[in-house]
This record gives sequence, structure tokens and C-alpha cells, in this order.
Amino acid sequence: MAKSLLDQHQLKAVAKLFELLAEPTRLDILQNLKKKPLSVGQIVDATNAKQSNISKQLGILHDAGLLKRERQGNLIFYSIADPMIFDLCTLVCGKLRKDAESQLALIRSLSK
Amino acid sequence: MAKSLLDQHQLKAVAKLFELLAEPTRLDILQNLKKKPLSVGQIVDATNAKQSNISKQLGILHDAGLLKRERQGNLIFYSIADPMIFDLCTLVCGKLRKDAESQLALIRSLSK
DNA sequence: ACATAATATTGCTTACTAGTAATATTGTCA
DNA sequence: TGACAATATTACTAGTAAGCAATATTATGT
Repeated sequence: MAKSLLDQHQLKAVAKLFELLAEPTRLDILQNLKKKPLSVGQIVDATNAKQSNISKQLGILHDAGLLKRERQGNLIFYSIADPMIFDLCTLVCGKLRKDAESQLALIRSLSK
Repeated sequence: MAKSLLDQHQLKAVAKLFELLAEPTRLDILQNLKKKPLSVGQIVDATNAKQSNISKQLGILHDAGLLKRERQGNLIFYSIADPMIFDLCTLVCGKLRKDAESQLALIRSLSK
């Protein structure tokens, strides 16, 4: 069997996908879209970012294929295109929680 | 049940973890360490990055708790501290493969 | 056509970081 | 101790991106 290591080009692609999730504002957008599609204005209200920034980040997520866009009259609704991202976030959140717990256990054991 | 949305602080923590995986060089280090621990020199040989950069990235991954460090004489061996990262990478690689396949299918259907 | 609302774009500043060469540190062996 | 090998650190440059204010675009209703 081959070594099955990713080459430079593939590593770059993987990194680019992680990069999309490496920004709090974009993560905030994604978690708000988890339940149902939202218009730009609704996302602006749900987060505490300016409209121009939300619009920019939505464009980035859309260009990368993570979001779908649909116009409804005056509004533009965005929705999750690939729910896989939530699996990613679940894993990461799980790790962070676990880390926090063992950190807490450590502190407790030290203060005995 | 509460909305269960992550707050600003938590989003930042999640983003920071993704950030670690958002660099090709760091991903390359991680995939090389997947099979077994390696010394810095071995990692430098396995990748095509300079020693100073590898050392820097190893430090970043270690500080973040993703890698363990162990000295053996003159050498310093690094190893994966939390195999969860591979689950993340597997998910992402799966998505990229799927995307590539459907892209290929599209091209094929167009060239009929 | 005009006024208005929603969204996108532009130009800009600021902050961050990968990569590098050079140098410092740390450990080994003779 | 001195020479050498492995790794870490430092100081720097260059590229990239978030955030913002202002402006442009696009659609709606009258």
C-alpha cells in the first residue's frame, strides 16, 4: 500500500477549507444558519457585525460553496449548502469541552 | 431548550483551533506524525520546509496542545497529542473528494 | 420615474503570520 | 573543555485578510 500522504496541492485545498472556518464571524454566520435559512438583514441582526462585513463574509462562504443563495423579492436568503461543516464544528466543540473539563479537574486536584 | 448558540468567546476558541489546521505546512507535519513520532530533522526531511519554519510550526502546534514533545538525547521527538484532528481531516478530505467527483461528473455530462 | 429598502462593492487601514537567514541554545562525544 | 549536531529563537519582509465607512447596485411600491 502506498503512503497515502496528501501532496502540496491537496494540502493547500484542505487548508483552504479549514481557513473558512477559522474566523469567528463566519462561524457565527454558520451557526445562525444551522436551523433555517436567513436573509442578510436577519444575519446582521443576529450577529454583532456590520452589514458590509456580513455581506463580505457571506460572499466568501458562498464562493467557496458552503452556502446557497436565493433571492426572494427584495431579500436574499442564505442557507447551508453542505451540512458536513456541522460535523466539523461538533468535533471541535467536543474537543474544547473535553479540554476545559480536564483543565478544571486539574485545578480541582491542585486545590486539594 | 436554549438556543445553544456559542458566544463570542467560544466562537473565538473554535476559530483558533481551525486556524491551526488552516496551514499546509502544519497539515503536512500532522499527516507525517500520524503513523509514528518523528524527530524535528525527520520532519524537515519529510516535508519541503526549512528547519526554522518547521521548528516554529512545531512550537505553535505544541503550544496549542496538539502535539507532545519528548527529548531523546540530542533529538526531540514530536507526536500527536489528540487524534481527534485526524477525524477532522478525514471529514474535510471526504468533502473535497466528493466535490471533485461531482465536478467530474458535471464535466462529463457537458462533454456528451 | 422616483423614493426607499436591502444587499453588494470599493478603497482603505490595521493587524497578523508564514517564511527566511542568521544566530543562540542545548546536548553529545572525544 | 572544545567541536559538533540538533533544535529553538530572533528580527525581518511580504502577503493576506478582517473590519469599516462610503458608495453603488438591485428590486419594490407608488
